[in-house]
Amino acid sequence: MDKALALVKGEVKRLFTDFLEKKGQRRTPERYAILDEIYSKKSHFDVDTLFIQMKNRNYQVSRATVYNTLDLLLESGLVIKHQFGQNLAQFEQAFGYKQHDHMICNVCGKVTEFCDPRISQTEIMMGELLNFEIQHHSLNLFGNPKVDENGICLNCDNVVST
Amino acid sequence: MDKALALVKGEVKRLFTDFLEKKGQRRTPERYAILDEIYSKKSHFDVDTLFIQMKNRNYQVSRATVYNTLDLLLESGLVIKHQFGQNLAQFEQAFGYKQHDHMICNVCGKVTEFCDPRISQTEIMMGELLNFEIQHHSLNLFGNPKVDENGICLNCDNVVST
DNA sequence: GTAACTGCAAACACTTTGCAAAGGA
DNA sequence: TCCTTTGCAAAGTGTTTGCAGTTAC
Repeated sequence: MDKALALVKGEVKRLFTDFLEKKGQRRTPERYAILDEIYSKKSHFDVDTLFIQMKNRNYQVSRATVYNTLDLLLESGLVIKHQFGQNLAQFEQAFGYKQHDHMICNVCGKVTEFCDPRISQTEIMMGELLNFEIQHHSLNLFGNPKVDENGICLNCDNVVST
Repeated sequence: MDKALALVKGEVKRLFTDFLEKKGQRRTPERYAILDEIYSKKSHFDVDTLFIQMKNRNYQVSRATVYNTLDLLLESGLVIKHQFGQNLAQFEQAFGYKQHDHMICNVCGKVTEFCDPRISQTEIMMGELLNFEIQHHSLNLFGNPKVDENGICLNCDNVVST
């Protein structure tokens, strides 16, 4: 485990501890294990993936606990929830990331992050116009990947029949 | 029923007929009834609302048929599907509307439409940058409504405890 | 007439809940 | 010790599917 990752994990753990204390919630090993697992790799994940990942590492938690803990992590702002597809919520780490949006591949479902400051201008303007105090936004672009002359996707390297 | 609405309904029906014919699908009364119901009122709706609405009008259709028909309407481009919340897909008419995005009220869940041309610039730029041919996007703003001095929401007129 | 469509109910997938047992504070 | 949290399994919720009967063509 590299140093930067260790630092992030430490900080995130501290923040979570503070949060639990303030809420009068218990600091259980399960909760920390889930937090640690989430911050062990950088990418989007869904509940089941996380659950199975932990099983594979021989850390026994129930799905219910995963859901429960994710709620706490969402509330504490350490994790962000997305709803890209139909019925599979996706999550991602929130700490150490700047605001970003998502490009979702129509072919393989892969999620790529991007950033465009113009969105926050839209936020501000529409908040004014519509009488809302904007809390957050979600911008998802959906599209087909460009492929090279052999039909290889320029993004995921898979063969794509377009 | 006003004239404009009648015109839209006629046109939409024609488009749907063309689509069904091209796909070799049958033109069943159920399908037209569902299309008609959807275009009878301007707003977002979910499957169950639509289903119950039709029941109330004494038009008997099964949920399965509603789902099936919505798929066809989506494919034909006459209806658009959104996933604002957790697990309740919302739909809206697509014909006669220009591209727009959505502002969702954190308090009452009400959906307001808005339009900002800057989004399409983001689409174009990110498509270039990430090697995608953007098909569509979805931008949702979430926020709390501004209230007047009496705590009345400026948007929905309900009392809001902020 | 016949293949596609409908209605119904059962199956599904993801998420939440109820309850007894475990374990932080 | 006490009350929150956990694990499990059962219940929920929105959606899809299988199948027998119906119907558009």
